[in-house]
Amino acid sequence: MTVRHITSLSQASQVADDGGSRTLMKGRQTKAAIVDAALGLASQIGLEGLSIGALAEVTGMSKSGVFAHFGSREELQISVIREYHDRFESEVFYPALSGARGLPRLQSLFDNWMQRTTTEIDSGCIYISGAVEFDDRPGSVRDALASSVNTWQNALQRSVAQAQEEKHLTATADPLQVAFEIHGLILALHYEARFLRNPGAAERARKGFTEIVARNQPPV
Amino acid sequence: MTVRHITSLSQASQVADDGGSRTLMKGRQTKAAIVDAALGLASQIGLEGLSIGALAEVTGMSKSGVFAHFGSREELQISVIREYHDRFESEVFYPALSGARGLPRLQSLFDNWMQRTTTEIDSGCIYISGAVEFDDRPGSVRDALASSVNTWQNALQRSVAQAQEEKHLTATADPLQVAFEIHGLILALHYEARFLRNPGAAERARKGFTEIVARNQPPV
DNA sequence: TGCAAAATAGCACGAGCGTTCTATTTTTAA
DNA sequence: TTAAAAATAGAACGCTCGTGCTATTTTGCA
Repeated sequence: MTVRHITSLSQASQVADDGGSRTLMKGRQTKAAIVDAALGLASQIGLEGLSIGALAEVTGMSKSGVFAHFGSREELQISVIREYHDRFESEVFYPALSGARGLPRLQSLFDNWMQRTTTEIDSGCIYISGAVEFDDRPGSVRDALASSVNTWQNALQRSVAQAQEEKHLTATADPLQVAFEIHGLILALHYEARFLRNPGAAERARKGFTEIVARNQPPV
Repeated sequence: MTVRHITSLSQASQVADDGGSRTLMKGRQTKAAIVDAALGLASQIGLEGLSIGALAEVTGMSKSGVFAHFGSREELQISVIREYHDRFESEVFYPALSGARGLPRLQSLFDNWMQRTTTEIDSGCIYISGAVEFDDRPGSVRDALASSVNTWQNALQRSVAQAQEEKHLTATADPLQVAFEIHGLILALHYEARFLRNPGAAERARKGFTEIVARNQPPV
């Protein structure tokens, strides 16, 4: 159930799937390759900077060849967001499920998130850049982005609540507050490491997390 | 000395100033009006979205008329950054100087910053959007932006250090760590309020600040 | 193997971009 | 008041963009 919720987006994207590996049409492979290249491009220059011309050059295709797979730039951007969602899920969320319910799993979620963000110092995170690009721009791209981010935030908040149920964190702690502060640490890490190129940002984010946990630990 | 440092940018921008109100050429007034409009535009759609054509339309001028004041789009963007720096300074930094050195002044800095960020939920903060737009784009615009942000971060860190000197915060606290965590709260507020439109983000940021202060307070 | 369908290419379009050049108007100072 | 200087306008440039249209090529299945 928990998993079903967080995968809702990727499930929707596979409604038209043929259900297996029986026939994987050439078109699908190509589309996957385009989306992969598009995600790489969008990570560096943003979803808005993503252009079909540049994408055609990178993939060695014609503009119209690329375009035909999506029908519009918006649909391309949404495909990129879905791809990012899936990768985020499989790199950050799913691996943490092997950790024990409660604080260990929350710690694992944060560690994986940190790991991914640290990697993204060089490539960029489209959940962060996209938020800035689309905070004032209504439409389907914004909706897809917000939906993905909300899915992840809910998962994080649930993990905090579970840590309370397991008595690893005080019952008086507010999951929304804890998730908010953790989110802030990741955002500050991304900002200070990627833009300002300040060294030591990763250690500060990690230290911030241990302090949040310590502050919300139940009395002995 | 402290003040001189944080004003370095704006001082540099006034080197060619005539030194008073004696003669304020029409061109300067127009340029100021253009920059003002440009800041409004850039706040909503970003520094990269800023276009000379749109700016001409908003100000009721011709494209070339607008362009002539700056000589390049980059110079226009830098002018916008300088204007934002000046406003940030006079709304957040200077008013806090009337607070007593130490924790009261730090609290005042945070309150003013919060106040400004809350206002910017509707308009956007170019220190945040600009960081995302230029984190991978070297050049003079990025340099100007990073310089402004660094000036402000240094001021914030100094204020934390002063709070330690005044024994309002423990000597063992790390000013870089405290400033990092505060920055994270502001970034999370901007993200969750402006993009996700989550209610209650402002209260969570404020609560986060009081908890940071409490954790770093000296033992009684 | 052949044929329908899918995938891709090629070209052209209208629009917006930053920028340059040359008038023309407005402002400033003597 | 007049002449120099500054400010602004207007038109045009080369470029890139997303998108639509019509071939042409490639693919998958009977």
